[in-house]
Amino acid sequence: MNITRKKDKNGYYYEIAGAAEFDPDKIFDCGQCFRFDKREDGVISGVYRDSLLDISKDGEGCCRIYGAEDLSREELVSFLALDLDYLKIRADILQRGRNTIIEDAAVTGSGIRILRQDRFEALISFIISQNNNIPRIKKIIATLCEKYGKKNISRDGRVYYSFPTPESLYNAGEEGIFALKTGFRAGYIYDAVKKILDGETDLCRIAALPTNEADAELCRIKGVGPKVSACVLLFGFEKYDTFPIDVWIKKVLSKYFPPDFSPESLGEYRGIAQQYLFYHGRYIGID
DNA sequence: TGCCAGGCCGAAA
DNA sequence: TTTCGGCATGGC
Repeated sequence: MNITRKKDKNGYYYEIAGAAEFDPDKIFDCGQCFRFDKREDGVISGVYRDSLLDISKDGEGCCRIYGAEDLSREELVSFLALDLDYLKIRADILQRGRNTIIEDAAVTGSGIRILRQDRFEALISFIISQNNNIPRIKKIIATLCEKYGKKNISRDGRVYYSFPTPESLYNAGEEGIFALKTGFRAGYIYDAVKKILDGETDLCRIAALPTNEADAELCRIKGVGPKVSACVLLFGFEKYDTFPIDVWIKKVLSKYFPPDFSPESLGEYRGIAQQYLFYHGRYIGID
C-alpha cells in the first residue's frame, strides 16, 4: 500500500493506492460514523476533527482524499486504520467462526475498516443513537455541531463545523441539548459532559484500561449501557474485542447462531466480525 | 397511521 | 435477579 501526498488544480490530496480491504463506500456507510455522506457526484464528504475530507475513488482502486492538509500522514493512517492487516483479521475471523452467515457477512463486508474516531464524539454519538434510527441520528448530530461546534470554512469556501467540545455542551445546558430534539437523551449527554469536565470520567485513562474495565467506567455514565459502551469502545477506543448487540445483531444471532453462542469464540477481533454481521443484516437482509 | 429505531432507566416482581 | 413499561422524535 502506498500513501502519497500530491497536488493538482484542486489542491493537495493524499493518494492511497494498493490498499487491500479498503472500501470507502462501505466504511462510511456501515453505521459506524454519522458525519460522512455520499454526495450526488459520488464523493464521500465529511468532517474528521477540524478537517472537511472529500474522499473519492477512481476506477483503478486508487483513492484520493482532499481536505486533509492539516492532518499528518500518520493521523490519516490512524483514522482510516490503514496500519492494520485486515486480510489477516478476516482470515482469523473466518477460521474461528465456521458458520455460513459469517462467511456471507465477511464477503458482504469485505472492505470495511473500523475507523478510529474521536473518543468524545463517539461517546456522544452513540448515546444519541439509542432507540433511534440512523438518518435521525445523523440529523441530530449535524444540528448539535452546527449549534455548538466550531465553525470552519474549507479552502473552496464551504462552511462546516467541528464536533462540540465538552465545555460548549456544558454551557448549552440540558435544556439547550434537549432543544435539538435529542429527547430523553439530553440528560444522558449532559451527564456524560459533566462527568468528563469534573474528571469523574477520563477518556484518556479509559483508553489505557483493559476492555472490561473500560466498559465498567463508561457504564457509570447515565444512559450508557452495554450496547452503547461496546460501540464507543469499538469505534473510538480501538477495543476490537467488543461485540455490540443491537436489534439487528439480535436478529442475526437468533436466526443463525445457537442459543449458547459466545461472541468470544470469534476471537480478539470479534468487534470487526460484528461489524460484518451488522452490515450484512442491516443492509443486505438476513432472510 | 402505526411500527420501529446501532437502548437504557427505574420500578415491580 | 429478571422483566417490563416508559421515554421523545421522526423515518418509513
